[in-house]
Amino acid sequence: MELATHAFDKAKAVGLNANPTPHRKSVDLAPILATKYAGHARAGSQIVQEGDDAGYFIYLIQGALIVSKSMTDGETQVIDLMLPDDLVHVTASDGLTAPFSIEALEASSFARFKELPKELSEQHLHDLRFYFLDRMGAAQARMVEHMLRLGKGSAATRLACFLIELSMRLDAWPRGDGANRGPKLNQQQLGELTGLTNVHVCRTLRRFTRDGLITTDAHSHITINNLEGLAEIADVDLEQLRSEIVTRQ
Amino acid sequence: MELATHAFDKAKAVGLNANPTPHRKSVDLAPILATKYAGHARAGSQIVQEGDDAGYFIYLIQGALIVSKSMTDGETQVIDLMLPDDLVHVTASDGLTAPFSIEALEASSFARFKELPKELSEQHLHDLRFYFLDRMGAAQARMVEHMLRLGKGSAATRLACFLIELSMRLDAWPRGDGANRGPKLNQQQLGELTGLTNVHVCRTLRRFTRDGLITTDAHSHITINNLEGLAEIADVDLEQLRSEIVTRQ
DNA sequence: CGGCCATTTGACCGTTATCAACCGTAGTGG
DNA sequence: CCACTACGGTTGATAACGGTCAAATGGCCG
Repeated sequence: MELATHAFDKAKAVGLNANPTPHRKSVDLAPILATKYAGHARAGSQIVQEGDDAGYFIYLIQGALIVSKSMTDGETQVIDLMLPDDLVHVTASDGLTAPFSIEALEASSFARFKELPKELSEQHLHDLRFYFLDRMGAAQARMVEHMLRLGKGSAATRLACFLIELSMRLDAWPRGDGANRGPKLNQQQLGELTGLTNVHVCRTLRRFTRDGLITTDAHSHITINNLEGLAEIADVDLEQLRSEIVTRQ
Repeated sequence: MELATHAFDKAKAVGLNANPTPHRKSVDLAPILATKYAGHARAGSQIVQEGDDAGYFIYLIQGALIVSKSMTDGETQVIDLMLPDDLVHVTASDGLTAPFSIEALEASSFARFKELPKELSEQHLHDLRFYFLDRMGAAQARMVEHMLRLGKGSAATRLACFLIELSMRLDAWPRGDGANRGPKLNQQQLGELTGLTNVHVCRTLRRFTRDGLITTDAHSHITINNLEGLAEIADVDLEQLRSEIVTRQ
């Protein structure tokens, strides 16, 4: 799948952009970090392996990363989907070990570092620390949201929620010409992201289309037609979800 | 329920205490924070409500806290169980809003603060920042572990994992005379913590006892008899789990 | 003794996984 | 242009896991 960008035209109209004044300075990390700590990954390649030595941050500059964790039988659970500008602290309680794996969903570039660059001014460092806390808070909020759906949501709820969340995050993407349509996902991957089988993803998507909530064209490109209806199924308050998940105004 | 403390005698014997040298200075936060930012909560009282203004840390000094999030129909999912010395950053991506609720499972005392105390020395602040990252990493690791079981584990896996995890965390508790047996939990609460119904918790516990993995006395006090067997059902590597979840040596 | 609450057990049911078959599209090579 | 293949999507039949409902048991306390 792939999400149509105009899905949120209506959303904007009903006042979803109610957060015009960020309370803290917005920091553009990419130029600061990209040069010093740059890393690249091809689609499908493993960036972090569960159990590896870690204790660093990963800041995604471009592409999409999947954070996941596996049972011994190989069953793997997606923990989080990272999009550009997302930050994750790859560490467990010992400060050393990676408690999850990270894999590139598509060709990606990212920065990997243990501490903030030392040559920055004290004021800049101060701002940056708060910015980091915000970004880690965003990751935490996404994980918590995901956990709630995983535990208490039906298949339809989970899928609807995922579509809305992805749409919001892509919509909030400021850089460039707004051409960020997000990663291409087949139903198998959609299932991994929502904790369903590809078969059940298919069924559920079909029901959504039958009910007029979404449209899928030939290339499994999904367009959201009825955001409110989808939000009802997803059991989310759009404005609240937005404030929890999206940082950029 | 309530866990017997001697459950890990055997675990120690097989070398679970393999991490004798913490790589970073251990910091005892309680005395630093308790006086300035102290808060108290009775058993069952709400400390944070989902959607509240937040953006602060909560450091638990004594007691036990439940972090949870609810669907609109009232179904609530437990996100994390906090024990003394655990730290959580109560914030979403906007740095302002609480994306979850926190409730006291038993009478608890905690500290609530937005920033580190300014009067500390720069060196102390530096150590404390790393300590905070470790504790937040521990919380993250617990949540990730929980998410994996929630998504891919069976009822038995989830329960076994919870028992092991709780046992480990209580066992690692250093302060006082080792009398920390953890919170008293009935099967209803055990179900909330593992994402099961009380009925199914009952069935699963009964099976565990039939198989000799645990013993429950009259007051639903649980003793782990066969840690390895439980670990097999839980699908965990004990040593790895320990390094991910437990900070104290 | 009676009432209350947690635990236990049984019967039943719904959601979703699993297995399997089929179809449409795209790409490849003759 | 057509055969062949590969892959993703679609659909149906079946089974398992755990939830729901209901009732029985048992301990604890007034």
